[in-house]
Amino acid sequence: MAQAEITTDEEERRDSAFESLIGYNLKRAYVIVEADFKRSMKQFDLSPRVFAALSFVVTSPGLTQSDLARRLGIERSGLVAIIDELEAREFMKREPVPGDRRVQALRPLPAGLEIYNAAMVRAQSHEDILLGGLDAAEKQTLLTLLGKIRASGETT
Amino acid sequence: MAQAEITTDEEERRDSAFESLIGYNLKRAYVIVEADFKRSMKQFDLSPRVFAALSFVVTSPGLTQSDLARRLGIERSGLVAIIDELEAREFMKREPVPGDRRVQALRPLPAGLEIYNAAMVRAQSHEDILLGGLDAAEKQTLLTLLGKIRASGETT
DNA sequence: TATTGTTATACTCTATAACTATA
DNA sequence: TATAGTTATAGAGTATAACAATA
Repeated sequence: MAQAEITTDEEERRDSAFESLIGYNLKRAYVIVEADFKRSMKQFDLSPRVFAALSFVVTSPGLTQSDLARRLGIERSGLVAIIDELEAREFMKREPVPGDRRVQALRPLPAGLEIYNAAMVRAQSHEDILLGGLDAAEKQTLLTLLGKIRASGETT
Repeated sequence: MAQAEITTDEEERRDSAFESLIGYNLKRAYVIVEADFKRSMKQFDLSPRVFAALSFVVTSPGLTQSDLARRLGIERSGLVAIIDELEAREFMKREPVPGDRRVQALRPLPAGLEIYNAAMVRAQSHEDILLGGLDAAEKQTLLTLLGKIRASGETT
């Protein structure tokens, strides 16, 4: 309690409490990384969610829209506009699936593979520069801890 | 959905690349913590940003709207509705500052202090439960790493 | 009855630009 | 000229509810 003013215990607890919430700090960190990511994707005109969708289609070709929505953690309805854009730009296509005429399988097209590879290289190098203050071990630790949070949420 | 395809080295690199981006993992973790936070604040009817604004006014009474916007990392214009709500609910008030009639100092009111204290207790206990998979050292490490990211962003 | 993809709709968060009153 | 607060407006991102086609 080394302050000019009288500080009660309750006030001291208050001072640090909010800025010690994991949620608040997660958000502030994410906003910074997201802004950097958006700058890095400007030349490709890919928003975070469109790039995320493309990534899953490239790495899991043939998955359905429902699958993808689940993987991305969004509603099926919200995915429609994303796939519309990716299809209009000829980065992927909706493909009928024999045996179930309700579903649409998503397949990357050559232009989609190409932009995905170029964008991923750029995203990684931008992130490397932005996060230059963290060494490899710290980045790995961070990913592990974030993974634990994701695991908490999936069971909740 | 059977995939028996040849996997090249490039495809293997691709497989892990996107889901190893810090930005993507930050977002997914934040979405989970945010959802939990919103559930915990339902009884108080406080959104994350309104609670954040209230917190800074409680812990830094007398700061101006411009100060607060800077602290929150948002535009001044976006703060108006937040303060309007907090003032309407009598959690704080705008106060003229002698010497500069342009600025409004923000002062917490008794009801604001009361709900802040109750909400903070609840937010912390919800976060403790959600993040029960992380021990105290891991949480501290996470806060330190997130702080490094914030530091990177402020200089960029 | 249940599921897939879709549309319509609305809400939250945020940014930009322009205005006013002060400085 | 510059700054504080404000208004108007628009753009992302997301969710909910309802629908048609299909299972």
